[in-house]
Amino acid sequence: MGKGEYLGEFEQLVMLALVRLGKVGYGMTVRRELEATSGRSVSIGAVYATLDRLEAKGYLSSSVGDPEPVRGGRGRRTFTMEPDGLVALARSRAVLDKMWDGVRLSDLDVS
Amino acid sequence: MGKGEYLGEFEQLVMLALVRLGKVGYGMTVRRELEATSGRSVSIGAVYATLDRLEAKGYLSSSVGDPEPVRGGRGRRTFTMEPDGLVALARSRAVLDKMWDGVRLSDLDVS
DNA sequence: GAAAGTTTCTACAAACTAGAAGTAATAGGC
DNA sequence: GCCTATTACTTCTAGTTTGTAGAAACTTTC
Repeated sequence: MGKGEYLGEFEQLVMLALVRLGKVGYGMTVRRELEATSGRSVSIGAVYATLDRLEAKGYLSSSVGDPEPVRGGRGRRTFTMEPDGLVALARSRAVLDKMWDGVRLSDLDVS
Repeated sequence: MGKGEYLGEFEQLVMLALVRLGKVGYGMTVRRELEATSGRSVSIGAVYATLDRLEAKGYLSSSVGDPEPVRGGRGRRTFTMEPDGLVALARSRAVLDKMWDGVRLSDLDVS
């Protein structure tokens, strides 16, 4: 029973970005979505490494599309969530929710 | 800007367990709380390694108490959340909430 | 050939995990 | 009263997985 059973912190964020993006999920948009929504800066290498790992686990799949008729229009590798990935994501959320249940931020005295 | 700026997945759970436990937070109770609430099995080494790391970051502090007059009553090392830890925890939650915002589980088709 | 948008590669640091070993107390048999 | 078993807890060791960054390569238009 090694690691790999639970989604890491960044893995969760990457998957959520993908869910939010819907059809247009590929490396660069995942990065932008992540930076925009979470407010943290993200290196492109981190995104692809995580995407690759999640794909290897069967949590998502990718396919390379045709080039776009624009400058730099290299074929994009778009990613799609797989059922297992959705389940893993939902489970991560559920565990966190359970742990937060009954804990109030006011108890935490955060200023 | 290295890693260590954001709480890992397990770090979040350990801190939450500590918050939930209040006064009686030490290695073994953190483990039990984690197993009971999150439903996942947790090795004791994982707990202490994480607790140590969080203490090193200043997110929590520990002190060894007097032995209890019970069998195995070794002095316990109890942990307390530090303000920085509470802030980090709240921030992790906020980011995740933002990313989940607008995403419905029904969209995810989780059976 | 310069520029833009994208992916791949390389390499290292941090986080996670497991379990054995060590420590310190009481309990119970003799 | 002492030995050894048992219980509760912490420390240590060592390996795997995740997370991070940025340079390099690719592919297309300008």
